[in-house]
Amino acid sequence: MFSVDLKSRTPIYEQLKNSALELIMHGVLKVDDPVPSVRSLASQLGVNPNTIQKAYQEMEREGIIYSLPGKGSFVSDKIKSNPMLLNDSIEKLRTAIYQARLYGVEEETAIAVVKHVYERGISNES
Amino acid sequence: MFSVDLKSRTPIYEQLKNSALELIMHGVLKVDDPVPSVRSLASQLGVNPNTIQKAYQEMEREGIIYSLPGKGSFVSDKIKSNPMLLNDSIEKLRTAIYQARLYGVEEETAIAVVKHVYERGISNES
Amino acid sequence: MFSVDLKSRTPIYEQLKNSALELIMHGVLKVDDPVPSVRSLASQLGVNPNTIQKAYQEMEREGIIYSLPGKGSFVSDKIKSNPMLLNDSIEKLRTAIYQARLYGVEEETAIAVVKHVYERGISNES
Amino acid sequence: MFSVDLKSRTPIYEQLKNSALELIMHGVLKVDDPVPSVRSLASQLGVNPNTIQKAYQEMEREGIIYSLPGKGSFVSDKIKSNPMLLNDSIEKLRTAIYQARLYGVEEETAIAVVKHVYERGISNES
DNA sequence: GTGGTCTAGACCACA
DNA sequence: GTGGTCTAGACCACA
Repeated sequence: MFSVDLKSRTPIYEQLKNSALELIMHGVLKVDDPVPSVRSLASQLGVNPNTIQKAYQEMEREGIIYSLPGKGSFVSDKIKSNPMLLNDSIEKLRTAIYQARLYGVEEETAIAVVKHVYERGISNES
Repeated sequence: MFSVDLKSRTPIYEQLKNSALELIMHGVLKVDDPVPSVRSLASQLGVNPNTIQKAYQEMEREGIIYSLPGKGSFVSDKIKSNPMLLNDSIEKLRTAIYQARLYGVEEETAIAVVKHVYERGISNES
Repeated sequence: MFSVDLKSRTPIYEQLKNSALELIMHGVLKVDDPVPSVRSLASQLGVNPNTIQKAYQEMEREGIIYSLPGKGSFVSDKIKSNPMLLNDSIEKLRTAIYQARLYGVEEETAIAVVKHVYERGISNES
Repeated sequence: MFSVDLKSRTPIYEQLKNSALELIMHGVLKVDDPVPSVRSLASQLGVNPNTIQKAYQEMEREGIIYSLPGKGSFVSDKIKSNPMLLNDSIEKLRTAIYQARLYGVEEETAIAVVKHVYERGISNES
């Protein structure tokens, strides 16, 4: 289910978080569902266990998953209720928009990109 | 005129590029206007000359300025004519929007942010 | 495999680019093959890591290699698809021919040199 | 008669030498003709006298002109008989051709460029 | 381990 | 004075 692109320049642990969020948003993973163990996911994706560990730790800190020692990690129900993350991503969005504007992207173009992403998502993982 | 935030985690040379783009877009710097010399800007900002060098060389590659060894660096007129940069910034925008969406930012919110930035710019950040 | 002449007046990072291009064109390095790490190549050639960094970053910008922070640098498959580089090198060629002509090199001689280089390459220099 | 492009990245003293060689090759300047004084040429071209000085010194060393103290500088007749310069420019030509080849320029293209330059020269100074 | 950024300071060619 | 190259060495995030 999880997928990462080893050749992408976005950190693998970032991609793992995105992948998890997508699975949750698409309803594939529901609240209290178990996520793969660090080791199994690491061997399955051909990725260093440290990297999976880091992704899980961040996700736990962000309330995306919770872990029960000895039992594993599970999908949390606190995702929506984390204003920090929401503000953070809006802040990043603002910066990206600002950058685009500096480089000559028109407002209409920017809005069109927003609509496109919300309707059809993004093709190649990020 | 140029300003950088030494505490920011966005690289200083990146901030310098943004700062230059702003000055150019706001008409403070016009085509063929000289930009500060590597050394003077370095001492003025309290930054290592190498860092300014790197920023200037990137800007030259991107057609934002041109450098004449022995004479100085000047604002170029090729900024608009670089499709690579425009595509790059749209790509970054797409990624940021995608991320925002994953973290629960609504489409209307995203569009509102776009409009806000295009109307009033961005306060601090660079 | 890589080689540089520390005494040459062509910048070391320039020589490194040429050296890499040769290895790739001769088939020694193939697409997705790893190139030596910045540090290992630096110590191997007796050159400062920063210089290798600079060479690698230029090569990445030109699509000769791609770098994955934390993993290493690898041969890219985008080399051929960069029209900028081709135009640039033709421009440099034009200048060199013009200079040669000014200094009395005959047209036949120039053509003979072209043929010689294309048949047998170049001995030392880089 | 002499012309330089202050915006070009080829050193001004290089351009001056090229300009002089062109004038000589085109018969505008003949053997023993006087060339402008350092000061007059400097003010005429809006260039630093040091730069003119350097160009003249190099040209004298290369046998392109000779100077009579107190009288000025004159076109020499030793230009053609300087194998050093000829070899030098052939060497530079070889390097440029080699580079072009590395970047994918075909042999036919290179030869076409040679012919073009010998027939019609080069438009924008170098 | 890997690449990326930065400081401190030297030396070069050119104007 | 100017930009360009390079060394020496530090610290960071990521795998």
